Amino acid sequence: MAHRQDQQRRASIHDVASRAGVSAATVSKVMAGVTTVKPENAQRVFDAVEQLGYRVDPLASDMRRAKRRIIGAIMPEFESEFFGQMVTQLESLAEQRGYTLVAASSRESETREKEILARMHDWRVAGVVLAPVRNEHGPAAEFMKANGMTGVLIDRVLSDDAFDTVSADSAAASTEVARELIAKGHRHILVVGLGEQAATVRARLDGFRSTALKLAPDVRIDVVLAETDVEPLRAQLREYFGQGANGGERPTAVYSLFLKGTLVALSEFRRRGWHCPNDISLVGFDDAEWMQVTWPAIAAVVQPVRQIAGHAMEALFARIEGGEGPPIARLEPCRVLMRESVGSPGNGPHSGGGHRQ
Amino acid sequence: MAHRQDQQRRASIHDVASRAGVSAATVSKVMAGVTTVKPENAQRVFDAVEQLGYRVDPLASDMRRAKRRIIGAIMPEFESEFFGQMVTQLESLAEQRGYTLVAASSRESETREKEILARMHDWRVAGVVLAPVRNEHGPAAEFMKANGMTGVLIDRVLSDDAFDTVSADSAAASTEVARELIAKGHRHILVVGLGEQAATVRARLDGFRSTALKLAPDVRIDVVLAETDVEPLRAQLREYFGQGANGGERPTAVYSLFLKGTLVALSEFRRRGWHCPNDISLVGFDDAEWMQVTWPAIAAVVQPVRQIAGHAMEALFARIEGGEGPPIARLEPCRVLMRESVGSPGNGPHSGGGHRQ
DNA sequence: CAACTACGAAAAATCGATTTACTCATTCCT
DNA sequence: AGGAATGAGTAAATCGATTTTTCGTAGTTG
Repeated sequence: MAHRQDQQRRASIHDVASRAGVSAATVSKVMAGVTTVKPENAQRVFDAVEQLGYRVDPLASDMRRAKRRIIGAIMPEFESEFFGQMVTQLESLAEQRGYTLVAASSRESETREKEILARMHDWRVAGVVLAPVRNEHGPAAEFMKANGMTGVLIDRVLSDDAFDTVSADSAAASTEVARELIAKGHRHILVVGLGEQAATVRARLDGFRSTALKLAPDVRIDVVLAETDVEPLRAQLREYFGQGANGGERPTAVYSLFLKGTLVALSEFRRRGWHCPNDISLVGFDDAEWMQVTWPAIAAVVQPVRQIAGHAMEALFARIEGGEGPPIARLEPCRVLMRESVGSPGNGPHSGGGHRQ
Repeated sequence: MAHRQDQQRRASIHDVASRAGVSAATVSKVMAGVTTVKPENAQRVFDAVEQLGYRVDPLASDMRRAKRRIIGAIMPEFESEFFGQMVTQLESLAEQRGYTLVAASSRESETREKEILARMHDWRVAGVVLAPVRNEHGPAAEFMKANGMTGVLIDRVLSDDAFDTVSADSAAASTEVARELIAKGHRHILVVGLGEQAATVRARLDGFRSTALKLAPDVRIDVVLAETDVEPLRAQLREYFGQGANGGERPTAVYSLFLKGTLVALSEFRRRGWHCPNDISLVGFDDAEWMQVTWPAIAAVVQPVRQIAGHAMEALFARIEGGEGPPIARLEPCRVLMRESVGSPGNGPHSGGGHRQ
């Protein structure tokens, strides 16, 4: 229990040492669990620790080692469920191993990403979990390589020649989505994506397209890719549907490759008074809590956050502890939740416009 | 620019000193911007810094000061937009002042909250931004008080006798919600809340109730409060609506005092085939991105995250820099977004059951 | 011209641990 | 019994900065 003097200065290892009548070195050994200490002395140390409420100062403790017991985590943002859960998991795992997690948001900027990384390098972190804004070949990964930092890349990555990578197996998930949509009878499908994520988006798109074409060679797949930001996508989508509506040609299903795309698609449906699944079906990559309570519930690909976090940390600590060998690229399987937003085409009134009330 | 040797050991202040032909103390002064250094020597230091790619080690730099340039942030969770935005803001503000933000999630546990705080105390953080799980009188705040830590409490707090507090003015917002619902003609309203948040929930409830009663003395206000967890709320809500449906007595509007409650209410509406706003109106405290894209858009109270974060940091740094005086309790005004989920009672088919397709 | 003040910089102490090197005792072995 | 090996502990060096103290030189003053 902590007594007195708490307000003043905290007890240092020397205070404990003098109180226990031993040297600071002995106290350090006892705290580290070294066995070559006489039981009697160890007990005296424990007593002194108890009486003074002593706790090791992690900062001072880390001073002498080259790698400090700090793990850095860099995420593109904190606002989404996905990265929120990711940070929660990573923090928990780091803590389990006696490390402190320092999380930072690159706010979707590659410049900031690198600045943060430089700052983490200043802190001499033992390792970094980096979810790059764009992909594995960004400036941050470059910086890590150049400075001999150890790290793991997650999420918007496929594989790298310098770092282990862990990400959702979005190609396989997209394959499954394609299978489901084709089975339900869809033959005209729009895929919506963000070009920024390059490789991963391509993997999702390829997985989807190849499977769809294999199962139904007559399928028509349109693609709307925004370059870097979400707002342009909204405009592109508006234009796309505008054209389609004129010619009477309209997809019967939309597969969005990322969460914001699902939101944009939904809001565009709303604007036009289309309802899921009667007027159009919708599946999104990435799940969110609200998707199952709205009407209709939105079908989604659920990413295995825990697995990604778990294997990322595993890989990271293996490297921190000196693990050698070529980088490993892991893909974690996703779950596809087909909810009510997906139906068969031509089943509903397909009103094509006007709100229902 | 960083040359060679990066892979090896990073340059220390002594490396810079010897390269510049001065003492380490001089280098330290130059880095700190002290003016009592001969311009010529300062230049030599700058050159050496440049050549060696030297950057100050924040850990070593913090060693000698009692308060380190670290700010701790403790949030109940990271998964929601609200706390995600909060952490993003806090991080950005801390960084602006040259501090590092270490964020941790208490995962809605008061025990964990205190453990995290103890660990932050070990790190001798300069200050803490604490969003308590329950309210201002939790074990964490107690710990801070007992150990003379400086901190600010946010979100689920009203005012405290030891710390500054910053939170959304949820009572005023609730007043506005009441005004709107009464104006639309609602005379039977259900309020849904979580008892855990005690004081703040009571403030919201009181603000709502008193205004509603003042404007329409004949209004009937039912309250469903879950004790600690969300799942019981679902059951309670189910039971509540079950009874009401039998007697034909059913509220025409629901005001949820927290985000998950809004989700639970929505999913319960779904289960019963009720649609907003025809069958029932819904307003929730706390906004989310999806609420404006679903059909119908859900009305919500928008919390001023930036203001809360900004004033919390302002207050915190004022205390860190030695500011005295009694604790200040700040309330930041919210915005109420009345969206389509709110209508007038009796305007729609009020079908009372059965899905629409 | 001796004494005094200023200034700039170096030397040394400090922060709070860990780790290395070294000192005594014992104990073990031939 | 002499010498090596082991055990238990301590003093001192170390990590990389900051801060205090000390010191030398230059400039000012009486």
